[in-house]
Amino acid sequence: MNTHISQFFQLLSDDTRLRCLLLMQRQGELCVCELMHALNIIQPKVSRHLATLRDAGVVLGRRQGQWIYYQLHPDLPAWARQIIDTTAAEAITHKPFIKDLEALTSMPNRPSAACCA
Amino acid sequence: MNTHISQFFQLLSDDTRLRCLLLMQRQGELCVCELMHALNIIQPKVSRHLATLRDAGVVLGRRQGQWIYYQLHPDLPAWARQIIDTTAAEAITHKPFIKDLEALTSMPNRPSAACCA
DNA sequence: ATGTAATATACGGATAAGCATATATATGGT
DNA sequence: ACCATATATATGCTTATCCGTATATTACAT
Repeated sequence: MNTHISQFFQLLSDDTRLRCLLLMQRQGELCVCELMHALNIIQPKVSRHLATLRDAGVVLGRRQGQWIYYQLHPDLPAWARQIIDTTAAEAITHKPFIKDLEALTSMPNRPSAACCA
Repeated sequence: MNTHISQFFQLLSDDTRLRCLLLMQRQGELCVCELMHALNIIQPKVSRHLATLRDAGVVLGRRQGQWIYYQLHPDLPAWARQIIDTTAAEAITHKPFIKDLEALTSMPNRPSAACCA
């Protein structure tokens, strides 16, 4: 019963996963170490949640040397994408999320997917 | 951290709660027995989930004689309402949700909030 | 080959969620 | 007052979720 849909919400119901998704929505591809820095959490925690999102098809990972870049899955159905977009628009008005964004952009030595892709 | 937002998704992540919310989105006020019938689940299960939604402010209950009618909370923030609307638009294309709607509309002796309000 | 950095997974434990059954409360009718 | 109907809550249990620590994997450099 709507299993598909409620499972999608289940993925968004964890704060760590949600913050990752919202950062990707804003920033495109991000690697694990960028997410660690932005959210200030330990590596296995980020990896575990990214694996959950990847296995569910919400996120797509791409290896680039020693880094793995994650992004919102390009084939995400429109309704799911729309929900993430709506959420991101709301989140951007919240201090905690702004802090995540700032922590990310102020990260020193960012692997910077954009320039080495 | 985005606690507020991820908690909202947590509420939508349960299939029973989601189906209730989507029916209310389509139908406006519904009482517990209508939801029981539409979803074909036992009474304490519906009540418990409605209490969860009520305590979170997502749903509003109104007593009318022996019945209690629930609806999406009118003061739901726009982003939350939008997410429910987006989800409802998607769900309406899914058989299981259509079955819920049909079970509801074909319920005999519906308390019919509309006429006794 | 060895070491190091980035990422992934395994494991054991703690907490939270959901369930069904049983019981309580409130309303309306007799 | 009593009973029936509608709804709510309590209880005990089971399962799922999340966590941190420890370990494995993969790629790159020396």
